[in-house]
Amino acid sequence: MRSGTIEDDAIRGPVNVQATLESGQTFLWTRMDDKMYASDTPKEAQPWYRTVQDRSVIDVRQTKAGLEWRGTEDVTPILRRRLGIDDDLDSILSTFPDEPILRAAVDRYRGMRLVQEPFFGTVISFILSAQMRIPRIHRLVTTLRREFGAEISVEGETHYQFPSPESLAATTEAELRDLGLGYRAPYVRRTAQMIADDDVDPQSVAEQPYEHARETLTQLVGVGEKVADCILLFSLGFDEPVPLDTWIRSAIETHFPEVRAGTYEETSAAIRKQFGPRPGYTQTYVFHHLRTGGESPVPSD
DNA sequence: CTCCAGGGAGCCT
DNA sequence: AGGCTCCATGGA
Repeated sequence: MRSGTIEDDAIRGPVNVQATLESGQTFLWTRMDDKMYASDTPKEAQPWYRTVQDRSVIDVRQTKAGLEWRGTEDVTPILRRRLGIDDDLDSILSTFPDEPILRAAVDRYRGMRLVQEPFFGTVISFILSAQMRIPRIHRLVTTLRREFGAEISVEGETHYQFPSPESLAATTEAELRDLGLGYRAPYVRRTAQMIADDDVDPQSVAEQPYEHARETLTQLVGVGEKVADCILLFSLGFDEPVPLDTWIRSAIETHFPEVRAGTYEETSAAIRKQFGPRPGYTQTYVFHHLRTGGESPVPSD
């Protein structure tokens, strides 16, 4: 394993690794102290996080001086992309509208960045996310990696990649139901088959205008407008999407009542105007702040 | 026991 | 297009 650091002066603004990786944007990282989604950790004792991409194992943690990494190669370029290190965060945060809920969210989680995660793992993660709580989505994604992902051996330790489209397409619905996927089992199988068949190609989706891209993704089984927005935001480099889930809809009712509930498209367009020039970024701060109890006492996870 | 979770598909008007 | 109803499963 190689190792290295990314110093603060090589990062555009503040960074908060825990908030970035434990805010429900991605389910492809594992916290190595096994306390994923536990309460906020003190600055001094930041845990390691691990993921596997292609044949590489990637570890990262936050230090006082920036980021520290270990990997089977120089994983600096991968980290910069996946953790949004090159986003000019101070400049982005300064464009947030001056609203109390946004100030509170930024005060609490300044340094949280938008991730850019691998496409297929993101698609399957958010198909699973329908009507599920965040820790359970993470648990199921981890189960899929262990059951169907390619094994990678590094220094006597076994790691699991996220499964390929082909390997998930080759499962059976019963097999997936036994793992706890419930009614999402056929969605996962069928979408894996579609992507294996190249029915939807991430590169060309990324080149389409936002609304067109969202429409394209909803061809995938189990991908509606909300899940499509998540995929565009967390994997395909779009910054307009505001995935309208229960938390954001509730935030709209409470904090942006001028945005009247309409169709998904109408509400989406209206809230994007309220959220400033980087609506996806704004959304991520609001979501994480509210979900972690940043408002009236909220059911804890 | 009931209620709900980062919704979506299928079917009906 | 817009409005149902069902869909598994686990945790509070």
